[in-house]
Amino acid sequence: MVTMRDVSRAAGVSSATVSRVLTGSAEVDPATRQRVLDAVRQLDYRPNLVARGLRRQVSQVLALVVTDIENPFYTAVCRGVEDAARLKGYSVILCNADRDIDKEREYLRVVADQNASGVVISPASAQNTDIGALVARGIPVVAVDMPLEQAAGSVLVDNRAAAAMATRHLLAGGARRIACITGPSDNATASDRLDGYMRALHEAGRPVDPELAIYSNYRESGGYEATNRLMDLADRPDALLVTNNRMIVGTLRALQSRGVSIPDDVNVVSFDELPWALELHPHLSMVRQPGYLIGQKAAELLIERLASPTTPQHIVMEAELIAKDGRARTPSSAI
Amino acid sequence: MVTMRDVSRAAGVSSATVSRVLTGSAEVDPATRQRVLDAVRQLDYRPNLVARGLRRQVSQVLALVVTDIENPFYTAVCRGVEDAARLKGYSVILCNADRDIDKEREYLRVVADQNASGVVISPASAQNTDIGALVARGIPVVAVDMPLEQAAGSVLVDNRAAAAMATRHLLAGGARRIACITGPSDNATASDRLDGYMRALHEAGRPVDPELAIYSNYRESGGYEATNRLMDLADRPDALLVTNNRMIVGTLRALQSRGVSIPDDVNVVSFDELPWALELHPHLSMVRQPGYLIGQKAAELLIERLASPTTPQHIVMEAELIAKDGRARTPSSAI
DNA sequence: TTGTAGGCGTTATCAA
DNA sequence: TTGATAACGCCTACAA
Repeated sequence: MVTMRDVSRAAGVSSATVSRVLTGSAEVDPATRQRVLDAVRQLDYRPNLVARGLRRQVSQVLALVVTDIENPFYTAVCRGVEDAARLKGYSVILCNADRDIDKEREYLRVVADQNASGVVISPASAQNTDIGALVARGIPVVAVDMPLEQAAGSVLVDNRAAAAMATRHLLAGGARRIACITGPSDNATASDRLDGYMRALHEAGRPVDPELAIYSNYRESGGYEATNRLMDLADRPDALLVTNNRMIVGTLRALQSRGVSIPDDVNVVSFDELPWALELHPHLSMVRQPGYLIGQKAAELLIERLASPTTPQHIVMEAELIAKDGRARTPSSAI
Repeated sequence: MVTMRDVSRAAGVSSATVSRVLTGSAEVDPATRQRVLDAVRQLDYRPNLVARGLRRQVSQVLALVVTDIENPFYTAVCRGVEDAARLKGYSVILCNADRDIDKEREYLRVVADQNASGVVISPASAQNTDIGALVARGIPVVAVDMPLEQAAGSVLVDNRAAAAMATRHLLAGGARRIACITGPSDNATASDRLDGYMRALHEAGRPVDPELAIYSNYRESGGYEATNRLMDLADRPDALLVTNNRMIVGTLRALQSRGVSIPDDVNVVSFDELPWALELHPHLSMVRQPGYLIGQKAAELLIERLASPTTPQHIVMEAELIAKDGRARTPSSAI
């Protein structure tokens, strides 16, 4: 391995001077400077980032802790973080917490031990995710998808508005009994989405039937069961709002096995992107969150903060409705 | 931050002893040992991995360089690598090369500078991807999805067999003119798949019409154009083999816009998984590669090699055909 | 069994 | 403008 010492010898200077040239931390005589650069090129020297990290006490590494890397929404977030980080010279350590609070905690520890400069996280839980250790070490955290108490920032989507928009879309399409299948009751985004659904019904002067509001588990199995339960009701719903992309797969399977057709028998709006399936199902509307943008913004926020500590900054983005009937895409605020 | 020195003072020993206790590198008197452990607990000490990495000259970090993190196949690989690495106490740096050879090269440099212990890579190109710098530094590389000259190992799929299997499936379904849309001609997997397609045709005593074998770009746009071109032929194909999951989206869109129905007008087999769309399209068969397993094996291979340098090890896995008509899943070797 | 001392490769401080 | 020197936190000869 080529070290700075090798370069300094080749250029006939001290390693301090080499360091100065490479980091630009002080003035160096142009001639000396050139000799150093030549030696660097000659030897193909590259600074050892581990040594630099130890000395400077900061690495050029961010950590990204996601809930589920196989979920296209988080994948998009991931790309956004990745691109923004790369642009600023940061690398990204990927941690897939898998909705497991213990795994998440373990990852946060390791990331702290590795002296990551900052962390972007989609928390497993708004209550139980504990970033205290990071905060204590002065490692800033930006939350996405779900708010987090001590976070230095957050990039969230207005889930209430998004769910309300979806509900209004169903109403406008003529739905009379709309059901909502949402996530666990202790999940912040799940209850926000349910809340938006209810709000839209109230606004429209429609009754809210408790039978039609189901807390499920954000998993395919939950979507499947909840849908079957709804379809077994004496007074069936004629529209479904399903608040995440894993459950919608279960919902579709249940409807398919029962021979229930979309949108003739029930109209359906899904949440989150199923990007590659978009073309395949001509009758499934969905609420799309700007995953890439969220990730990008989150990383930028984090890196900004590293440069100059500021007060926590919270960004709220809007989801868009992709209506299957070919209507124009509409930001949620416009409805 | 709590250092080893702090622990040593609290326990009334030297930091060397603390190190010995924590790494188990030498015998320590049980009583002393206990005092050290107590101090560690008391202070909530955690070793600084950067310092350790500098001293030991090896980090507990692997790098994963993938072609396209938004592609469900690579996402599955990613999870496999991640899980296997975590199990062995390694972290994973994620690098999304985006099919860009320059971006890939840049990432490989950074990863080397960060002293990663090893690299799992899905190369952007079998010819142009250059891992020389890593090899020179003694950083082992395991290739997935595509073979790589100097790699310390590889985990690949038998693409010829897989494409042949898919082609036979179409033949068995009564197809008479089968077209194949594959990736760039300089892409190893793309030409392997085309090769398998041709081989199956030969074996069946069918002519190979050059008009029906199209090199495209592995992107949605390519699938769209190629499909349109094929459908414009005077003597249209009645079956399509599309060799990756991005192009299939373009194919489906083209077919849809022309009102061509699957499988009545043309039968279609796709490559790679579109996992979340599986439920949605009842008539689309596909060849599925075991992404998770590939990633897992690759990481295990890498970590094994770190423990004891061996000769390069190459693993070939089989794809499975998921036939839409409800036939049993069949490993490619059985056909 | 334990401690001392030195070094991993870089950078920051201080003198010259 | 440049060079010695020390230090980041850890590990490992070597000595005691």
